[in-house]
Amino acid sequence: MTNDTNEKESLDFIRHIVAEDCKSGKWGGEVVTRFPPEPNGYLHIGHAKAFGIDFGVAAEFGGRCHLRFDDTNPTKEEREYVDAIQEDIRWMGWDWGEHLYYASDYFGQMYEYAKELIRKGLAYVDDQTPEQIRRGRGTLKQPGVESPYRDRPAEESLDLFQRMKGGEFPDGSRVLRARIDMTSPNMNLRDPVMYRILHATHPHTGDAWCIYPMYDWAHGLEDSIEGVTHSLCSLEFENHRPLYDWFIDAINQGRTDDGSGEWGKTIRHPQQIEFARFNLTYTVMSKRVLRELVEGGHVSGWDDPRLPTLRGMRRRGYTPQALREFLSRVGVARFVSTVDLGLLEFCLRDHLNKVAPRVMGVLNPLKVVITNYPEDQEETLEAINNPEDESAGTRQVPFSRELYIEREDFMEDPPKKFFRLTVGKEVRLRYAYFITCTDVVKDDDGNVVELHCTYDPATRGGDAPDGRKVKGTLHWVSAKHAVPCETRLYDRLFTAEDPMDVPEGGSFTDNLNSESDKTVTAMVEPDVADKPAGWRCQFERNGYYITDPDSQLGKPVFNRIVTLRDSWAKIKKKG
RNA sequence: AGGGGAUUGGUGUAACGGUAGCACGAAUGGUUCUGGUCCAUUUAGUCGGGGUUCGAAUCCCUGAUCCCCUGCCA
Repeated sequence: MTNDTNEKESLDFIRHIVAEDCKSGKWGGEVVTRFPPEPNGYLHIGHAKAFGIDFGVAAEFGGRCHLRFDDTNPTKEEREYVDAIQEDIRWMGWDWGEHLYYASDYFGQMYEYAKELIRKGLAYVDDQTPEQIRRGRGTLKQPGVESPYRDRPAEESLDLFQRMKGGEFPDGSRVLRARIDMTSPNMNLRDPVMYRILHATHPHTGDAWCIYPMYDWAHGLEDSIEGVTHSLCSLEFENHRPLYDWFIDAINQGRTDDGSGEWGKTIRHPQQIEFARFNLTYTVMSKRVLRELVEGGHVSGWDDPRLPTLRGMRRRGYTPQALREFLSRVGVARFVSTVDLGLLEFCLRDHLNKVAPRVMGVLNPLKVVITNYPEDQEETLEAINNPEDESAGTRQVPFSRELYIEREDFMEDPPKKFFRLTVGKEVRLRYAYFITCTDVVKDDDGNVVELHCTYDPATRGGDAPDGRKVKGTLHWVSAKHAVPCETRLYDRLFTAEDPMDVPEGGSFTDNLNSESDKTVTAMVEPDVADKPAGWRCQFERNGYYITDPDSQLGKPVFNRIVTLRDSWAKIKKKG
């Protein structure tokens, strides 16, 4: 790449800011970001956008990105997710090196900071019930009222807080609150809860604690402690930023850069930048709704190939490269976008076209007998593995007297633009011979059950020496050599662009696509029999497929990743 | 007594007061042993109304619409 070809690379607004900061030396040229998932569920494509920004920005500016589990609520978090999340991020191609952290590792430090705020008169222990606190908070349009415990002496709060930690009080009996402003128009600043009592075993810290920090108190401190420079998150945390700022400023009150003051050295104040999430047409992304799909049995599990979870997409056969390309095309902005599923499909096809070996597989077989082909003769023909990649080489495909072709590739009564097989017409069998249909065999109900054709031996390999052309080329498979394969023709999970858009009283489950997981037995050329799970290929003229983990040696199970573009379907639809 | 954000072709995203561009989609044509790929052409946009300015998607005022905020969730 030469510099003089540079169409000036256009940066999204976050990279703009980071680039500016690097130029101005705001953080000494340092860039530290982080991805802070709560280990309480599986990651989906929306998360992949977020951590793609976090890891991507760090990588592009020579910085680093931490993976930090935001495990401040032991009642909702599980070890299993810690492992699953790491697996998914790695699969997407990102790496945090040794920078794997847990918010719970900082509980001790946060506890010290909390006591400091109490001493400074900036936090207090509140004895009100949850209900009283809720009512005291006021509403969006009504100011809150101050807690009767708000002005209790710092010494008393300190004592109570330490005893909260000591386990003297039951869950829900007391909380530590920040002393900010009960009349703030920003609800987050109406004396938010910093600590609650939770006698629960934590997946990472065990029983070491019975008080746990709230997200809002903890999050900014986690970033600060880790030396994060740019704290990138989604839009809904914008309203919380003033609170994070307040907490850091409160801790820094009385601190100095050289640590000479009463409270020691100032702590880092990372810059939070918010960006918008996105929606994908014909799918759902909210954790709650995904859970409903899984638990309601509408899908087979969190790795159902129709789900936008990273596990689901992985099983479906989506490639991380395509997903990354997709996310980069989605971009980063402050507007909640609805991205066309078609864009994702484009990225998938674009990548798979370059890397997926071709194979012939017949999904809906119709038997063809080549009547002038010797009864017990068979031969192999050379086929190109990938016309987009010469290095993929060629393979030998067996041919014999009885074949399967796609039922849709034959019509007795074809419309004008039908280039495929019909009685009396000649087509090419890909890499094999020209054939002409002579007879149609039907059952008692008049259904076509078999075709009789003749072949032209001179066209071996698929070219006519006399130069005559045929309009259609069909894929096929030798009947006696074909491997019957369970093949799952996955399609979009919902029939509606926005599945959550339902009439009064309806449910998003009404929009479920009943055709989204049709299974057929495809006849596939014999080469595929010994492929391991996770092998991707293109069924020529049809789509891209991957062998599912359910595959057994000799018995592959295929998942459809995405269909090929189908301009014949468009012509048909137009009539 | 409410506050915080946002709005550019059908979709996504650029243009930091100076030619509204790119991509997906759609349409048309070409190439082709995949009705795939590839190539070419076309399509279509600054939320409305005022203002500032030589010049506004960009700045100001105003209106509309959408999103977020009343967990001891994150």
